Amino acid sequence: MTRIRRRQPSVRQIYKRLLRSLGPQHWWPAHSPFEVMVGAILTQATNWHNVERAIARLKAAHALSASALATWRATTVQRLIRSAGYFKQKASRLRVFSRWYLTTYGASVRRMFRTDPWLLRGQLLEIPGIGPETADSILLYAGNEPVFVVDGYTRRIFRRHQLIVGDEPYDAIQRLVMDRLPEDPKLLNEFHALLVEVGKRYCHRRDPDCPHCPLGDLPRTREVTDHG
DNA sequence: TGCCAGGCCGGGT
DNA sequence: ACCCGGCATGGC
Repeated sequence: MTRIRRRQPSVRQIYKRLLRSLGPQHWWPAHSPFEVMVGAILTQATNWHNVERAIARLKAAHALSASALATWRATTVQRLIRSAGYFKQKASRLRVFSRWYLTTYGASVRRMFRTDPWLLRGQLLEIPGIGPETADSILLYAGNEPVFVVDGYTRRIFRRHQLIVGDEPYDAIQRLVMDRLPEDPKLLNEFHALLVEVGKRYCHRRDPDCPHCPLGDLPRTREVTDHG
């Protein structure tokens, strides 16, 4: 007796399903490209709510600029972003990034994104404290470049629906998605935002059954273990 | 209460 | 090429 097994859902299918059930997410929630870049660093392994408070404090202190973040005393910036966690590391990362942004592009978004996206990605990855997800978030959400952002939720959801095993390298998952979707920044923007939203709402670590998840009726694994 | 959040780095195998 | 501990606050 052969067990009938449905194939895993397609990337497009997941995207369409999420968009229909959750609607547009209007990302990135920031008022300027530089704010997006700062937020991308601050939100590393951190709840967005805590990041919002840090950004509000930076704004109130007139510290949300490359020149301020590049030159102000470390302890001052640390105090302002404390709510975002890892505040010593992140203050240092904001400083290094801001200095790079000033010296390389004169703190000009226009100049920065005149650079070829994949070349710019390489430059960003050379900056300590900026890894692939942060770099891609900056490219997509600050520069409107057509790149897909892979994160922990993407891994978890794709693994539960058997598009990946779970331990594939970042670039492989990114390519998997980008090979199957149009090179459209609006779409890639929406897709990542939707994955984060559905991940936050339904697809928790300790809850492999993912109750009420809009992807619930799509084929998925029943394993309990989770790579994160 | 413990677990988790929109990662990344450095040291060890 | 992995694997792992460290980094830290705040919400549920």
